[in-house]
Order: sequence, then C-alpha cells, then structure tokens
Amino acid sequence: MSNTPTERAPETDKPQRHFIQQIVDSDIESGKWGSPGDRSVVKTRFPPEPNGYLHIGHAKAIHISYGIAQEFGGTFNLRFDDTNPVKEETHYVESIAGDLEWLGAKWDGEIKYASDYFDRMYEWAMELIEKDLAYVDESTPEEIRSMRGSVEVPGTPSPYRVRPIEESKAQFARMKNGEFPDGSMVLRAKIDMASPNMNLRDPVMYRVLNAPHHRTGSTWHIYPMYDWAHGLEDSIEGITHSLCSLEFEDHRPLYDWFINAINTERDEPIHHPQQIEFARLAMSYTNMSKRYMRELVEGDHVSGWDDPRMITIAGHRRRGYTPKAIKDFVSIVGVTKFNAVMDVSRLEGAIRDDLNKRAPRRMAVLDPIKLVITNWGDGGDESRVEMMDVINNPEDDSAGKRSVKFGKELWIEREDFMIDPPKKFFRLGPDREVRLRCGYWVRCHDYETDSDGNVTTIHCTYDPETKGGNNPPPDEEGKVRKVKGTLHWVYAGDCVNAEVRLFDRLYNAEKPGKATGNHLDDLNPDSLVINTNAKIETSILERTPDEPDWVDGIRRFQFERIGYFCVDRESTIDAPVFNRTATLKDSWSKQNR
RNA sequence: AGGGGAUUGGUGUAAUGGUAGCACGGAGGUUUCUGGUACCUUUAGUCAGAGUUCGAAUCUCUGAUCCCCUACCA
Repeated sequence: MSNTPTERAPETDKPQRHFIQQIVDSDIESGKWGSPGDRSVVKTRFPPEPNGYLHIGHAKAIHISYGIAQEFGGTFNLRFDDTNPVKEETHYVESIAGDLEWLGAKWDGEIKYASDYFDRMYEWAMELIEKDLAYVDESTPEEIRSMRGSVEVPGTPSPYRVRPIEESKAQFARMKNGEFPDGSMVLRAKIDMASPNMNLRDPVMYRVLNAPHHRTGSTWHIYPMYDWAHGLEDSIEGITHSLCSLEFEDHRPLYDWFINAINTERDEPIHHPQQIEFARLAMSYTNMSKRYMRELVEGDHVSGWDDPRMITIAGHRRRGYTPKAIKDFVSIVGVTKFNAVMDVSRLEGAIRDDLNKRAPRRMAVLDPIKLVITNWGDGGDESRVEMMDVINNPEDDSAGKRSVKFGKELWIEREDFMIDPPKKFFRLGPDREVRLRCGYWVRCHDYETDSDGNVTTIHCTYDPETKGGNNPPPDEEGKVRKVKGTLHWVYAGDCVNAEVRLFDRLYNAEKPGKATGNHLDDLNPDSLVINTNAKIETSILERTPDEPDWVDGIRRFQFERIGYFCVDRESTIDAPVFNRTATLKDSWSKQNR
C-alpha cells in the first residue's frame, strides 16, 4: 500500500444504491441467475396474505420489490399467500389488488396464489418423508410446545420422530384425505431439536385443518405452514430476490433448508431464490398493527377501513393522497436494516410537494363571515357583478385563469378579521386595508356584532383603482400605497354551500399506547371536525379544463391559504363533500403558539 | 446453551480503509397578489472504550443500548 493518500475520485452524481440494489447489481455482474449482464432475469414478488387491508408499510415493501423489478427490466409478481383458510377472504384479495393498482405497481401476468401450488407442495413433502427428513407427529399441540424447549434450554425429540418412514407416509396421506380432526397431528421437518434457532426445532410443515378455502373449497384438509410454503412458492415462480422484513431473518436458514432438502438426491434441482430482509416502516403518531387498526374500526373510532384518518392505503386514497406522494415518501424512507421511525410530517410534506405543483387553486371560505362593500353602489348599480380573472395555479402557467364573480356582498374567513388585532396581524381589522385576492383592495370602516360580541358583518369600502387586486397608482408625491395582507373570498351572490371534513392526526401521542398500554387512550378527540357551512366558488361543481387528469379520477384542489382538499366519494352535486388532505404550512399560527 | 440483527446531526439517509455529504426540521434572511411556493445563509453527527493501520464511520476485540425469535399465524 502506498504511503500517500490516494486521490479520491471526483464527486459524481451517481445515484446512491441501497443495499438490496447493490446485491442485485453484483448478482447481475456475476451472472448468478443467468448470463452475466442479463438484467431481465431479475424477478421479485409481493406476497400478502389476503386477511386484511394494506397500509403505508406495505406500500414500502411493494415499492422496494416492484422498484427493483422495474429498474432492471425484470418481472414482478403479485402472489396471495393463502395458506390459512380460516383467516382469508376473497374480499381482501380484491381490496389488496385494487390498492396495488392504485399505487401503480403493475404485476406481471396473472395474479398468483399459493393455493395453486398445493399439489406440488404435497408431493415434495412426501419426498421429504421418504428421505427421512420429515415425520408425522401425533403429539398434542401442548406436548409439541413443551418439548420445543425455550431459548435457553434445548428441546427434546418427540417419540414420533423415529417412527418408520412408511408409517409417516401412510398417516400423511390419510391427513390429506381428511380422516383426522383438526389439531390431531402435524407433519414436521426433522432438523435439530437443540438448535439455538427456534425455527429449526423440527418446524411444523402441515397442520390438519378441515376448513373450506376461499379458492380451493373443500379439496384440502391439510394446509402448509408459512415456512414450508413460502420458499416453494418463490421457487416455483422463479423469484430471484425474495424481499421481506427483518423479522424473517431467523427464518432464512429454514427457507434455505427446505429447498436444499427437496434438492438432495434430486436430478434437476428446483430453483433456489435468495431471501433478503429489510427494516419495515414505522411512523410517529400512528401504529400499523392489524390489531390496532381493527380495534379502531370495530370500536367505531373511525368510520371504516377507508376512513381518511386511517394509515391504510384505502384511507390515504380517500384522504386525497396521490400515489406519487406515497411513492416519494417511501423513497425518502430508504432501504436499510435499521428500525427507523419516520416522522409523519415527512408524509405530509410529500403530499404537499406533489399537490403544490399539480392542484388547481380555488377559493373557499370554511368559517364564513359577511363582508359588505358599502360604496359598491356609488356611481352605479349596487347589484353590479364584476368578473375577476383568477389564476388557477401559480406553479403551472399552462393552467391559465378562470373568471370569478365579485360583488357587493362577500364571504371572508372569520379568522381573517380581528376587532383588536396585534401588530403582526396582516389581515383585516377596523381601519385596516387588505387586498382581496384578484379582487379589490378594501378598507374596514365598521363592523356589527351579535349580543355575544361575535362579529356578524364587516363593512368596508373598496378602491376602484385596485381592480384585479393590483396596486393603485402612486399618489401626488409618487408614493405607492401598500397592503400587508391578501385574503381569499367568495361572492355571496353565487357560491356553493359545502361540507368540509377537517382531519387531524388520529393519535396525540408519538407512540400510541406507550403511556397506558392502550392506544385508545391516546386518541385525538379532535381528529375529525366537520364543517357544514363552507362557501366555495361555484366553479367547484363541475370539472374544468385546468384540472389535471389525476390517475385515479379523484378531484383535488388547493383552497387558497387553507390547504389541500379532495372530493369525497360521498359527495354529490346537491351535497358536496370535501376532505382536507393536508393543511398549508402555516407560519402565522406557528408563531402564535 | 441462548441465537439472530442493528446503532452516523433533532429525524431519515450517504460515504463500501483516504475531505463525514444530502434531505427534512430548527434559526435568520430575500422574493411574493396564498403568512403557501421558490431562493439564500446558518445550525447540528460517527453509541463507548481499546486494538490494527501512515490513515478507521468503515476492519478486530470488549462493553452499552434497541429490535426480532419459544403459533398446528403470516
């Protein structure tokens, strides 16, 4: 080695490769799965059990596996791991496939099912018995558990471990034929009852389960266990890189053992995929455990699995999230073996970034208060209506402008007016002047209150020289008048009354349930505020040409100065409903905390 | 007789024996007809201790902390 430090290569913009990409890179280079350099051999899969709904954590797994297949020009399978009929339903198959489609993960060919491979798995199991690598154990579940030992004490062999091969074969065949009751016996791999890896202490391969299966009906009376089935499913499909989460690290030796066991004394070995584990996603202020989500739904703490506050894919879709935002978020998260906890604000940031660029702007007043322009009739008709050109999206010139009505009576946001405002309040108050966005400048000279002191009406004068919201001409001394604030507004003579649903995070605690042991104790009572009195410009009722073609057909907007909203699936022309996807960043209220 | 993983600013993530970088957040500022956006400046880090080496986030050892594993669930 040289004594002088070597010159480091100049900084390149080479994209950083995560550890799984690096493994695949070197596999392609070495030709591990085909001829060296052939990238198209890469094959990955997403293998959900159809027993529940997908959440953001699944989106990470999907984008990792799908992303690898896509970037290498390989293939990606969607396979349902339907090996436990008592928990699985066709309904979940449909919802999961729908979620993948929405996320934009396109699987190759037909949807695959583990249950399609049950015959082959059975034959291979029989071969293992013949090789004296598996046996039928008629011990009770309790006996099996107690003989397994513990992490610190080795297990003890079952008396059935040494029974004749022919006997096991006969019993296994009878198991398949449905001759035994549930739980009466199992097929076990003969590995090592003293292994420090508990998974290797003669794991169960098949259990008796006289239950109908959502796809195979009543043909089977035995069902394979995950460890036996999963590697075989991957093998049958020719998966090269079987990506899963960290808790399966201890299962990898078993994954490999089963395939090697099948391949011993076999002329044509079956395909042997490589299992690679990565850290699953965790996020602050939420919990992705199936149990927690079920308790939220079944306890009516949310309206359903697609409640916009849920961490599910369906919930995010209804909330107005875009598939792109979720994909962007997942790529921010990265791929490592470190159990990181992502802050939810990063997900909120991802949807803001996307919607800021794409969402058309509209004006909507959530908590309306009447503003009357007292000099509107001066020199003309008081009922006069003017059309204002309003910009559709300042981030996108091609979105153009739209025409919005402006007249004597308007709605403005209640929080945009204060009777006795602090100095830094750049909005409306007595004797203050503001700009109404793309409208006119108005100055407040009076206001009315009800008996409780709540402001009911604001009286203003407008400056005809500020039409369109533009600066008035300079005065005699050449000075230009300025305003600090610009408010959104809706013309009271022509607007839509709508319901808006304002969502906030479901839990108040960073780790729900950590303090008391019950996540329901950390529920945020204000996670949903329904506002039925919002006023929105009428253009919102029908799709206009400036609205982008959202891939899922959901209409999304930015309500100026308020946040991002989408049309809820319950919305109708007569009763419009909008969901708040995210607020805008608000440095004013933050400053006042 | 336990085993398997992990640990880099507040957070997430690069650096694969040779300049600890990026993003988000925080702070300050510029622009702005959204207190949005954009832009600029700034802030802050290798779990600890030994060892190998000219040189260690990276290799070795010891320790600490966290996660996973004892379903006929996946």
